[in-house]
Amino acid sequence: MTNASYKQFCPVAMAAEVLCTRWTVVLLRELVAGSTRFNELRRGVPRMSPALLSKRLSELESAGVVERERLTDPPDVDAYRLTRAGRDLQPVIEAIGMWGQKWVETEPSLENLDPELLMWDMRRNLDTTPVPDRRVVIEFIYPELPRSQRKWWLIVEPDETVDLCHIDPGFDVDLYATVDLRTMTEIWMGLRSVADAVDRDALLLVGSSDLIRSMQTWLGLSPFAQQEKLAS
Amino acid sequence: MTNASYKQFCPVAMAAEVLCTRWTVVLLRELVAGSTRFNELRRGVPRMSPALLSKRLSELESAGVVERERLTDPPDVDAYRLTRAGRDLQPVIEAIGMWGQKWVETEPSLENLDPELLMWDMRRNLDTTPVPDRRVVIEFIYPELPRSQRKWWLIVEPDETVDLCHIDPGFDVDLYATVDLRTMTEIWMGLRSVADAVDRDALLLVGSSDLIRSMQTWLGLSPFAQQEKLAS
DNA sequence: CCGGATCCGGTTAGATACTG
DNA sequence: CAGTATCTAACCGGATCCGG
Repeated sequence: MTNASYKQFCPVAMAAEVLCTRWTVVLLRELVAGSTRFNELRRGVPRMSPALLSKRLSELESAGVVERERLTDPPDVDAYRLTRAGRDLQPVIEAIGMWGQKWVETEPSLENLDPELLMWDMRRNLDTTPVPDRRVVIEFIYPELPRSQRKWWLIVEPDETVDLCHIDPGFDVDLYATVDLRTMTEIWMGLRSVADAVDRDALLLVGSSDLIRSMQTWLGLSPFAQQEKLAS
Repeated sequence: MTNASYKQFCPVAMAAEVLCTRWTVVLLRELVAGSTRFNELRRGVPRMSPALLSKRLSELESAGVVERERLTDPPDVDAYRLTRAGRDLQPVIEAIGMWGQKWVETEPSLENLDPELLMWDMRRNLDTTPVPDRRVVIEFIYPELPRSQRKWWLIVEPDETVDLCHIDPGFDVDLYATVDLRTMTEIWMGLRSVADAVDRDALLLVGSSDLIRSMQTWLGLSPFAQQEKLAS
């Protein structure tokens, strides 16, 4: 046991010993979302140091929440998966996220935007059902960002896998979306709609009119976007 | 903002900044349960230092979860109450507790028992409806404990308020319960039944046969006691 | 007694660099 | 790619003290 215990027999305290250390629930959100590899997890939790990530994964393994599996395909590499106890944390993480969306003031966290994190989340939640039955390429352009973070491509393959690139894959582009990072993040979080952003010239869409019309649908949004916000 | 931010726009991370610092959810459990005064909170979270309790209450006030009210009855004294956002945390705390009861191994926390905490929780959750319509006094005796913690009295008044004393109030006692602290804690947590403990001579009940028969009912148990345990 | 504030030593976390 | 190692800053626990 690395954490000092609360030394209480209350189940809330017992669970809090496992869950309520720094970065742990953010990491669990990433595991619940399906990331399994060390660097895949790092991508979802980019400001967590690798040392602490490694430590937290070991602690969660000791607590029976995560199990480590040695892979054969890339050899000498581990995958981290939730155990049954870990999957049972999904309602807990969701309840925490719903409360955060409803009650935590968003302004401070909108000052710490991250295009890679946003695109990575969008890739994961993209709703591919309304997308045509062929390869579809959407290019996002954030004009205010430095060149290395300015352009991102989401590529939906016919088998409905979605890839994210930040170097030009060379395919024909079906839709260009030019937008500032804050606006796109607000749309992703459900704080404003695609239509509103287009009306106010914060989002410029050029390309397939089908994709433009259905963007609010195929852009899957954050799992918490439907929760109304009540914070000041 | 005293806490370092996760600098993520994800609602889970935003909520975790408020909730997932040491002692915070245990303190919130106490506030959800209805404690309002500083030393009343200390009683429910006895191993938390007063300095940290004060700091956490201030942080929760800044986060809009708790509001401080200056009382007039005992003057120059504050009461801490949950705001609407704070009351909205009840499902979150409950989900955490349910997960803890289901999945966290209890053995370690059963090595850190606390009779005052147990009796204080029992006092709060006592179900007074099946108790007769007159003053009822139940004396708990923990023979293995030092004299200062050995005897406790639960006093149910006709108006259904419940008092806890650890000095003899001098009333006639309707039921004596002689038990070791671990057994009584296990019963409170739903890990074993009153009947089982009596059968195995871990709990000795002397007094009103009505009270003995209905003990499993009026002993309100932990709010999490009905959750089955699956941890190893 | 109530409601904290202060000080100090140990632990945890963040930043950065480095290795197989 | 998948982590360690190292150093420093921040946080936490425990004890003590203080004004009303």
